[in-house]
Amino acid sequence: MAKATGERTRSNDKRERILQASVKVFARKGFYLSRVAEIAKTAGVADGTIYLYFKNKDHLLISIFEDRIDEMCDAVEAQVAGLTDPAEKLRRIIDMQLGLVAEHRDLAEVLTINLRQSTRFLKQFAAPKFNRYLDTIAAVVQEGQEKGLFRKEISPRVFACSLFGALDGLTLTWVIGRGDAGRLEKAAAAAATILIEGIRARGGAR
Amino acid sequence: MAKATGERTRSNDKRERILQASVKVFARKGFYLSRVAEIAKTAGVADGTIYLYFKNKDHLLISIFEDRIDEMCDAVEAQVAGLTDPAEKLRRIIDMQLGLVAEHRDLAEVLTINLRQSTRFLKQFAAPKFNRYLDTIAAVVQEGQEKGLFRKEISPRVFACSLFGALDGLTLTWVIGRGDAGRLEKAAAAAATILIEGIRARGGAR
Amino acid sequence: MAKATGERTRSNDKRERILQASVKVFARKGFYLSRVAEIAKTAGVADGTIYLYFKNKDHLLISIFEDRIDEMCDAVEAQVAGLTDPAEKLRRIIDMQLGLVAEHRDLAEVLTINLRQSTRFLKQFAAPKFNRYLDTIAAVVQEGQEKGLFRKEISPRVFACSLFGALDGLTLTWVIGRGDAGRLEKAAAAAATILIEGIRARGGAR
Amino acid sequence: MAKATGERTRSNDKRERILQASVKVFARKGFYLSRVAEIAKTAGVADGTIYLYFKNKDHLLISIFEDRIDEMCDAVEAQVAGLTDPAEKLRRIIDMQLGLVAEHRDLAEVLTINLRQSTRFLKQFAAPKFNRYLDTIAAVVQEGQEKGLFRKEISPRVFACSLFGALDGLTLTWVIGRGDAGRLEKAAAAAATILIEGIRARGGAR
DNA sequence: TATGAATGAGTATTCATTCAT
DNA sequence: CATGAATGAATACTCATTCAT
Repeated sequence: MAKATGERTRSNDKRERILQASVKVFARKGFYLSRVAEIAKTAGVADGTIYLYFKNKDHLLISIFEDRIDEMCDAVEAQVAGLTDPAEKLRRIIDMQLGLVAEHRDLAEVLTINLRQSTRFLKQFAAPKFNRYLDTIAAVVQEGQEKGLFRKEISPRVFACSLFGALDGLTLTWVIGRGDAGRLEKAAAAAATILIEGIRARGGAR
Repeated sequence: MAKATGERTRSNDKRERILQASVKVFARKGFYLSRVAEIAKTAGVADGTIYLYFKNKDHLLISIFEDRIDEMCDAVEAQVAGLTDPAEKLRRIIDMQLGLVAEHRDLAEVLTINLRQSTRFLKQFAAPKFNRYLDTIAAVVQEGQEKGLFRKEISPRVFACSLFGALDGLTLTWVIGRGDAGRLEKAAAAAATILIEGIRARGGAR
Repeated sequence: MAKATGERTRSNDKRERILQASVKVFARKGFYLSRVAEIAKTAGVADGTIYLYFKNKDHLLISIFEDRIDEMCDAVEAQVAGLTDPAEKLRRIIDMQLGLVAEHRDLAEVLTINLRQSTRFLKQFAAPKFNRYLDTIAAVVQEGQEKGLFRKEISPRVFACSLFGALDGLTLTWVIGRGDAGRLEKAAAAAATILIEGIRARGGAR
Repeated sequence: MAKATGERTRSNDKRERILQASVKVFARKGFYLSRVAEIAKTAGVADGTIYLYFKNKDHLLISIFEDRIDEMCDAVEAQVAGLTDPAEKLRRIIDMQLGLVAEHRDLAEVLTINLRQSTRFLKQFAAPKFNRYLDTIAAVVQEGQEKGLFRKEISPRVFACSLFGALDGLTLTWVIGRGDAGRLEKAAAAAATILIEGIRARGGAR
């Protein structure tokens, strides 16, 4: 993704390595118990080098979140644009979110667990980007409502939060538990059914 | 002295005061940025006194979780026992969980946000008590399935995780956002509809 | 020793129990790593009780030293008074000091090792009592010199320090090492020979 | 910068400065009452810097002992190698040990007083190096015995402990007392006479 | 750009001592 | 006399961050 041109400089490689090292270390130890020195070592750079690319330790976590959620939003929007059925769109979003989790377990841990350090932190850094994701989902819901496929009494925003939350809850128990990928795939299907049936308009149009 | 209610010993009062102070401080600063000295001051005890009642700072967080979730489980089980309709049971659980959140915002923040410090932490301390809560929900789902009211292809455990997660997601955005209680109440109703309709068996029984 | 009359009150028993507990705990952990609470528990009294008998933790160590060295001086002076030959007196002192060590290993550890916490401590508390012991030895040396049995060019004080030090050195290695009593007895005999021969006047009187 | 002698690296300078500061502070306050912060200030480094060179506070004391006793052993062995008469060798060892004490009073205090913190400490850290010193002395004694100059019934090891102890006893009273160097020099001569005469074989060879 | 030695602010925890009972 | 719950001062050590090279 995004290496379209030769735009990755040597620096960007280093930035990326640091970020990936952060994910690995944060996932293993948690944010506060992770040491910048260990991240540096894992990334194969000197401690000080990290500060050439990131303002401070907090911004490692923030950058992980911002980079990845932007990628996720881009990908979701691209995929959804190719579909017409809102229900299908929701199903695709669910698959993509849980697919990301299943493929990048460390990242999943960081985003589901470590990101929640404090309310202040979430408000200040995560909220804006997070809202973009929720808005993407809400837009699909609204489209479905306008097409008469989804019930209109459900607030698109509330549905988006519930959907995101349900998937996050499944991710949480998956990450805490043994966590084989197959189980998560089945859970994705079930969650999709619950949520889509939960909002589907009843009546003639079945 | 001070056994007003006749039941609480002096010790239990002190323990409780420390725990309430912890909730307040953790909610304001987050776990790692909270200072034991500030908790002590808020509780009106000496720093050292905290260590007469709790092993260390970690166990303040752990104890908050364990004490409150036990209370919540007890209350939920008591309420649910008085109802017969599984759908009604689910609705009551949803109301209770979001009701707790709305009434005890600080506690909600701590449980929704601060509790997630690290995977290790969650696995080691939160998982067992958390499972009790999920099991309570799953039992209701299974009951509904056996009565033919809920669709059988949905795993009760997956539904429980999704329900918990959806509510947690709503709580998260409520806590991060402005957070007026009315909004949460409406969200509770919508979430109940989504999830209950999402699992309700289709067919004759509409 | 010194229970001549019924003079031991219940209190003195408790004081003595605390002191013996201190010896045991100090010997095991060293002075600074010993906890007043552990001494109290070992003595079978409450923490606060210790402060009814001793000013503070320092004075536990001081009191051990002062009590025991007084007893030792009394005993040495009594024994020595019954002998006429100064060489024999020295031999008896050596036997008594190392005998005490062999019989009360914990006490030996405390006096040989733990007593040396700081120069200030030694100067302030140990010096006076310690000097009484050195003076007793020096008096024997002077007596021997006056009788023409010991060489006059050796300062009695220097000899006393050397004798005490030699025995303390043997005690130290005995305490650090395996420490079977037999070895110490042999060492006592050898040390006696070295030191007595070392000061004995040469010439006709062999 | 600052490689004046051309041999010491910057690091070694810093390590050495910290060690010298430790000696000064330990001598003044005793080990447990010495503050790491004061050692750092005395050494002219930041608190944390100490931990780049030493594992912890304990290892400051350990390192002082190990470094200095190694130097002492090296020096003693070198000096003794140039002499043939065992009695002369012993005299030289005594002079060197008390000479070190007289010239480095702070170090003497630390080694004689502060090093004895607990039996465990001595067993674990001091014993091995200390034994090297005792062995050096014992070897001289054995040599004297083989040459028929020293009495064979005295165990070389016991003699070594006694000699070390006698000198340590003299050092102790010197350090506690006023401690002018002249007094120690005289004591050294007297102690040498006592101990050497104490082991010298009697008979024709006077 | 990159390094990593040096910094020093910051804090959980301990434990000798007190004092209300 | 005796207790032991409560106190709170005191400190070794860590680790994010800097900056001279």
